[in-house]
Amino acid sequence: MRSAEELRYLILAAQREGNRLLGQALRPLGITPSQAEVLRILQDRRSLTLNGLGDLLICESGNSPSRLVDRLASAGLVDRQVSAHDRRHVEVTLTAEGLRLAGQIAAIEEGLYEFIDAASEGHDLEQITGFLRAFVADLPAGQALARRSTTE
Amino acid sequence: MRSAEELRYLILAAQREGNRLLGQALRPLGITPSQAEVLRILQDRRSLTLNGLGDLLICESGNSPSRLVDRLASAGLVDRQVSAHDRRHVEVTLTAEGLRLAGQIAAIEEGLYEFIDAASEGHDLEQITGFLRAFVADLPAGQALARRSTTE
DNA sequence: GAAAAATAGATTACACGACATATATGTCGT
DNA sequence: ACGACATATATGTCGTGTAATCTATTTTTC
Repeated sequence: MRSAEELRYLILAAQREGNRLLGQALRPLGITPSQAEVLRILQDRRSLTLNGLGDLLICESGNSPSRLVDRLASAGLVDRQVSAHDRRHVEVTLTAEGLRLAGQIAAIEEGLYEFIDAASEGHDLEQITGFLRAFVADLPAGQALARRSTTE
Repeated sequence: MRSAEELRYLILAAQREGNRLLGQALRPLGITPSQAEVLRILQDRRSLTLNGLGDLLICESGNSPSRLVDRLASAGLVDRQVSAHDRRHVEVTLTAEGLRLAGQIAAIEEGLYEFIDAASEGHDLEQITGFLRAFVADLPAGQALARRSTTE
């Protein structure tokens, strides 16, 4: 198997397993990895429009995360409010319960990051992130991540 | 953003964008990346049971790729045949049309691999695959990939 | 050789995720 | 003020992705 092919499948495997592990860890909170990503972003930026949120999400390609936010709203974790100035905009904010959960999520993510740190013993992480950053730099998800990194 | 967190999102971003690119390239063939993975595996191993196939798939966690194979069967790309000896087993094989498509898929994948090769200019791919291999080694998707690599 | 356990596969329920399309609202040129 | 266009969000459809449950068939155990 040529190395580009192996890399392709390794990235798929790593993403899938990582997501599965995170999903299991989040299960007691009753939320999914995608929902957790939204809550953690809102924890840092008090309020965002749906589009603004979509521009920061890696887990979903821009279109508009309205259904993702739908479920969070039904669960009472976020509030949606139509902007007074521009009624096309919907402002999304955390509820008190959402804020509480965001804190718990941060703790769970910390566990995942320690797992990653342990797995990267003896490897040059900078090589790896450097390659991946270059790979996605010109693509939507890469730009979303760049927006996340700069202000967060 | 700590580097483990960045890596996590980079892997998510790379997987998502890679899959999106491949999906667009495959669209003219009328199949999805997951379906392509099945066809390519069957191209190398003439016949497999559903479970045997699931053990080699990275794109789907072993449970059973029955839905995936359903669609391929409806599209006339694979045949399913209940084993005479053990009627629990369903043997899956490519049809002539499926074999033809598998060849076209290989050509499209080649394009993706050239893109990956280009992006990895100046980076140490061995560092990257080494890290990811260690990361998924003990997890189901990693073992599926190991099975793929050894015999393919 | 029959009941119990294990196994293979299918089915189902739920939540994404991608894409296309629809709808509502704003902006701009005239 | 009107129409063309752009923007923000919502919705419909399809195909995964995960886990739980169901059924059929073998294998094991007594």
